[in-house]
Amino acid sequence: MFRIVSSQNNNLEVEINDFNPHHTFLCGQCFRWNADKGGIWTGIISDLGVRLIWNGRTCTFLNMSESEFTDYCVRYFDLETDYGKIKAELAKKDENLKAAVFHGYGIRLLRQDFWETLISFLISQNNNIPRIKKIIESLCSHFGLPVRGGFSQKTFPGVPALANAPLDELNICRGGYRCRYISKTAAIFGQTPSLESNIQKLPPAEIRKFLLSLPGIGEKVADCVLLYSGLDRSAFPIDRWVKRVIETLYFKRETDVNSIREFARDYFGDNAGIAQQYLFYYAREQKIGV
DNA sequence: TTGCAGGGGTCAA
DNA sequence: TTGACCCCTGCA
Repeated sequence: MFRIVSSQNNNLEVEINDFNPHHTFLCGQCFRWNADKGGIWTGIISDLGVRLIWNGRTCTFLNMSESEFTDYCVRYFDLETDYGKIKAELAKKDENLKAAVFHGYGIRLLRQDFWETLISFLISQNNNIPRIKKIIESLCSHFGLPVRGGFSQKTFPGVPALANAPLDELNICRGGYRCRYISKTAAIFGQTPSLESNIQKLPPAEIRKFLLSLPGIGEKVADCVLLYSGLDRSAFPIDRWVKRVIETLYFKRETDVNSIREFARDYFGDNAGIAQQYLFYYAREQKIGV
């Protein structure tokens, strides 16, 4: 899945199979990675600022030690999962998936921090990606902590930082009515500090039930949290794009969300969420069903 | 310049 | 099942 090639001048070169940062960072699963004109990607993993360059086969992590790579990147980039095998299984199912997998061949599903994913996708509702990114960066710059590695960006603010912030201050990030949801959700987690870690130990169905009990979290966001934090790869978030692509490619007619969810679980199986990601990226790029 | 529609949804009636 | 919700952006 990966192999460390060299470590020179503090730069770590790693061979990574089935990867392409463009696909992985722009398929809609994360909001804090950006590329500069020279093709260097910058992002924040927990409290570490990360810069990387991809050359088509190997990924060079700038100013990173081998232990930092082990501690921060292996899990985050899901490097111990064989995406080649998953893609081959999905591609066998039908021509649609084959095309979708071919198109987004370098997508790896990240295993992002549970709290960050929860708040990020709470913000994503009824919103567009550029604005979601702005709100999140604003939230981080106001309530986050400095990151390691000499970066201007801040960490994603933890539970206490958001729980202690008055709603007036949260509104600085221009999240609109979503700020009320953030405030209430942070208050719930703030009351029980063990909640954040304990909830993640439950079976996915229980986690989902809990997420749905939080203010501002519906089925779609709950499934995003489960999928993108790596807690359940069979979670199948259905937004307007996924609904459209499934209707266009499989049902050939308008279909309700519950039927689509049922179909996804039966047809795509344990890796339904990963299939969803290839299809979502494919649908958006090819404007399928628009 | 102004107005309007719509955006990786959710909630309440 | 339907409209309101914050705010921003793109487009007439």
